[in-house]
This record gives sequence, structure tokens and C-alpha cells, in this order.
Amino acid sequence: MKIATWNVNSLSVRLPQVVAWLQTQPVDVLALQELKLTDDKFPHEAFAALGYQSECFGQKTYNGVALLSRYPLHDTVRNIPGLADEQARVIAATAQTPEGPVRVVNGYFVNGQAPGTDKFAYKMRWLEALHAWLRSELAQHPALALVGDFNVAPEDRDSFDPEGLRETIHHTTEERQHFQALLALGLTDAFRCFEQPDKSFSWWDYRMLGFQKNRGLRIDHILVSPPLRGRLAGCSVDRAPRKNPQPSDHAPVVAQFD
DNA sequence: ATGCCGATTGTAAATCGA
Repeated sequence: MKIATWNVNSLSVRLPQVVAWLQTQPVDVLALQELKLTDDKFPHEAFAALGYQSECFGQKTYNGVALLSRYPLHDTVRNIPGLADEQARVIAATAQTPEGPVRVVNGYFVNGQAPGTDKFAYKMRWLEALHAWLRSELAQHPALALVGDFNVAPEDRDSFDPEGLRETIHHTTEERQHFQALLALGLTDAFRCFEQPDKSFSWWDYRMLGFQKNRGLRIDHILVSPPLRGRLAGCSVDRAPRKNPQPSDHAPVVAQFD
């Protein structure tokens, strides 16, 4: 079984690339972020033609998340229960796999702009609410994957310039503590369970030849609970779609389970 | 440095992302 996450930066623009990618990488579950479209424009049929059921939570212009699955999805939740949030950032559902139910929580975490701003304060509130909600999700769903665009580079090795960017957005101690708090719930960073190339990233700035110079960040993650950790067989970034014409600025991250 | 990219809105130039 494979679970993947991909911030597509506009599904309207990227749909042909997502379809092409699924044809070469037929993952079982794909979590999408930054759809930038409303639910009425979500291309359920295009994914159904590839064998995927889809659940979406869209929004005009910004944000928007979706789950695609080859297995039936049920108990879908949109956004963090109890958190008043006008932005569509979370969709969670249970995939009924042959090995049993797997809860997939897909998040487009708040960017946060810069420490000290209102947006950063929103990011901290949002992370706090996510943490509290995940504790109860984990209690109800032993096999759980928290995936998405976390907008946090958890460690120095997850940044192309950890010294120059120290305590800037994605790199602050506060953001990293929130990431550690998620791990403290019993989750494991699937990517770090395996040997990886140095300077492995999942996002590169469109500007200044960021991808060509590999000036990137690892901010897209797959965190797994113990039952999934025990079955984890690999995790990697697929850089190939970043080389497409008109790419998303993010590349997909894929985790494989026995 | 806060940006030369890219998407969106809306039809020019501003906003946002990360």
C-alpha cells in the first residue's frame, strides 16, 4: 500500500500532471493541498476514471484539500472540529484497505508569513488545535497517517540554508516545537525512517532557479502511528514532477507499507 | 535585501505563497 501527499498549487492548472503522475505512480491514497478551487469545480470524474474515489474540501482562490483513494473512504471530517476557521485546510477520512481501516488526516498547514505577525499567531493557534484534535483521532483510529504540507522544516538538515534562515518562517523554534509535539503523540516521520540523500527537499522556490540549484525545504511530510510504522517499507520524495513544464513548486512525497 | 516566479482576480496591478 502507498500513501502520497502533494501540494499542487492550483488543481485547475495541475490536473493533467496529477492524472499523468497517478498513471505512472498508482498510489492507493493521494492527499492534495492548495486546490484553489471550489467543490463544484472539483474533477471527481477525472479521478474516478483512474479508479479513485475522491472527497474534497475546496475554497475559492486559496487553500483547499482533497483525498483520493482506491479503497472506499468513510467518516470524512472537514477542518479541525472545534476550531473556527474560514480557511479550508484539513480533510480527514478512513480508507477501508484490505489490511484494515487507515485514517488519513490531510492538512495544508498555515504558512505563517513571519514571526510576530497575525498570520504567525494564527499558525500557532491552528497547530495547537490540530494537536489537541489529533490526540482524540489517534485514540479512535490506531492506524493513522498525518500527511500534507506542514509548512515546517523540522530540522536544520531539512533546509538549504539553516544558518541564514535561522528563526525565520518554517525554521522557528516555536514551529519546530509544534512539530515535535505531533511526534510526541506517537507519530513517526516516515521519511527519516530510511537513509536519504543529503539535501532532500520537497519544495523549491519558483524564483532564482531554486530547483535547479536545489535551494529547497522539506516541509511536506508523512507522519505515521505505530501500527503503520511497523509496516513502513519506504518513503521518498518524487522529484520528477518538479521537472515538468509548469510544475507545482512542491514535489510529491510517497510512503510505502507492507 | 524580501525579490526577478506563479496563480488568482479580473482585465492592471495587487495579493499571497514559502
